[in-house]
Amino acid sequence: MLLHHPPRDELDLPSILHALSDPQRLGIVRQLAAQGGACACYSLAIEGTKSTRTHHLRVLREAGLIHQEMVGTSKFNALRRADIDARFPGLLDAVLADKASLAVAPPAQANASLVDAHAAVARATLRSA
Amino acid sequence: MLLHHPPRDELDLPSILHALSDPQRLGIVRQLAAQGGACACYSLAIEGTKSTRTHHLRVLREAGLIHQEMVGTSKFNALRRADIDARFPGLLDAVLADKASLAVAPPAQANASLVDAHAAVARATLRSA
DNA sequence: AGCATAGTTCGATGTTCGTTGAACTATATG
DNA sequence: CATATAGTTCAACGAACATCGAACTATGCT
Repeated sequence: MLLHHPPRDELDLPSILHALSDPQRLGIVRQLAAQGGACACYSLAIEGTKSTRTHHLRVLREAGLIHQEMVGTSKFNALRRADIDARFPGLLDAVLADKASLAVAPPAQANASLVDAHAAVARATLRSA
Repeated sequence: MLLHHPPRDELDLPSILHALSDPQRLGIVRQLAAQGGACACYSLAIEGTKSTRTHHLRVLREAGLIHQEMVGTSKFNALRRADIDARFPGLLDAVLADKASLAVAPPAQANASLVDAHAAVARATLRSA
């Protein structure tokens, strides 16, 4: 089932700032920014249990900061860089430029990239042929 | 008594973002930015009682977003624009550029500026001479 | 001195938040 | 079919938050 993502023109500054005010979520956004492409949930370095991870990623999606889509049993997450930059020019640059907070982001695990996701999609397509 | 203001190098991004994630406090910061100089508490347009106003202004000061000082019975508040811009370049510009949130900021009351504050100080000096 | 004004503090209240473990769903694989 | 993996939901918990009214403090003025 499709996840709801707020459209670009409905992005709300207080919601975005609230989502980013939590150190965990700020760290997630930094990891996604550093990655450039999409990351699977399990490859993100997030403190706490899977419930906590699900919670934080949902807050980020509902604020409009990330795009999420399922591929098989995995969910891939990507920063909505273009949307955020268009709606609030300079905000992400300013937030991501801060290096003092980098110390609190744990080292990212080996990432499952969108390449793996596409491979999974290809396998599914081959099977239905 | 002097109020504690975090020094520039101790400004913390999550705390700043948390302070700004509340629509009331975001509105206060916009008013102070538009004003340019310092504003007395009573001249800020803030929803709720004086307790609420005191609460929000304290959160902004403790996050390091504003500078506060007493003059007589009034407290004057000013945005720490230079400190914030030095510590997180572009952040305030991006936050203040958002026009969609402007609709929720009530019209600012006639401001008591620092000119009035200086007049009060002058009167006090004259009296002690 | 008393009075007025600005602002603060405190405890209370209801709400929101981050976190968790148990139970669950969906997909992929053999 | 069973099993494994990824991810979700729910209720519970303790903490944090925004708001308020009553009571208070500090300063300025007469």
